[in-house]
Amino acid sequence: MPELPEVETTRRGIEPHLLGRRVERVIVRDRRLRWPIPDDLDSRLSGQRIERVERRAKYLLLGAEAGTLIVHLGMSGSLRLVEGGLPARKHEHVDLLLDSGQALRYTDPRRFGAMLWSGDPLAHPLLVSLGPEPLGEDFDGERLYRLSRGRSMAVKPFIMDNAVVVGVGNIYATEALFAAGIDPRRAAGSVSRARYQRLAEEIRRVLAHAIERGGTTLRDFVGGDGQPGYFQQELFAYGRGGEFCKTCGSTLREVRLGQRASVYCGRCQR
DNA sequence: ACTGGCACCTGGGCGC
DNA sequence: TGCGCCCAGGTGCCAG
Repeated sequence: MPELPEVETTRRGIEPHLLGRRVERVIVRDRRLRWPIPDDLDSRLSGQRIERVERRAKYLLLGAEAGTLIVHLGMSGSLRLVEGGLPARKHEHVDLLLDSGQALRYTDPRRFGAMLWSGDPLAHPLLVSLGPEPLGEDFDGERLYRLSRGRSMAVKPFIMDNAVVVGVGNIYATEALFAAGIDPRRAAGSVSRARYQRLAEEIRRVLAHAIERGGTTLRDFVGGDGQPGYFQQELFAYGRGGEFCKTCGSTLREVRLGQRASVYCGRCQR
C-alpha cells in the first residue's frame, strides 16, 4: 500500500499524539513480520518518552532517548491511534500503549512490513545506503542524468531504485513519467539531461501534491487520523490501462517492467 | 557492476 | 455459491 505520501501522511497524523508521550508497554501479538520483531522490544521501549517522529524514505522513525523504533509499512501496513485496551482484530499485530491512555496500533495483513530497534537508525543496514529524499535538496535532474549514464535498464525501474532516489513507488513513478512525457520502457541511459530535469520536477510535484491531498487511497488505506486520502481520482495513468488518456484520448497501454504493471500513453510519452 | 527474477504473505476480484 | 487463478502499493537477495 503505502508509498512515500502515505507514509508521510501517517507520520503527520500520528506525530501530535506521540510527541512527549511515554510508552508504558509494548504488546506484540504476532512478531512474524518481514524480519521478526525483536524479543526485547518491550523492555527497550517501555518507560521511554517519544521525542521525535521522523521519516526517512518509507521508514518511520520513532525516536526515544535509548534508541529509535524503525517501522516500515510494507505493502499492506498501517498505523493508527486507538483507545488503549481496544480488543485487537485479525492482523492487528502490535500495540504501543501510551501514558495518554491511547495505543499506537500496527496492522499488516501481508506482514511485509518491519518493526526494528536501533541505537543509530540512519546507520542501520536497511537505511545506510539509501539515496536522497525526493523533496530534499540533494535530489535533482542532474543526479538522475549522471547516475543513468551507461545504464540499459528501463527508466521506470531506474527511478524506483532506492539508491537513486527514495520513495518513488509504482504509482508515483507511473504518474511522474506520464507528466514528464517519457516512455517508461526507454533505457535510462538514453534519456537526455533536459528530460531528466523535467522528470525530477515532476517527481517532486506529484509527490508533494499527493502529500497535500493526504496520500492515494488504495483499497483500505487510511492516514494516522483515520481519514482516507483523495488523490486516487486524480491519477492520469496508474491503474488506467485500456482506458482513455486524459490528455489526448488515445488508449493507455499496459506492459510489465521489472515485474510491475506499467501504464503509459504511446502518443504522449516518448 | 548491472540486470532481471524470485521471494515473502494475505486477501480481493474475476472467470468458470 | 464455490474454487482456482491472478494480481496487488515494497524491497532484500540471488544467480547469471
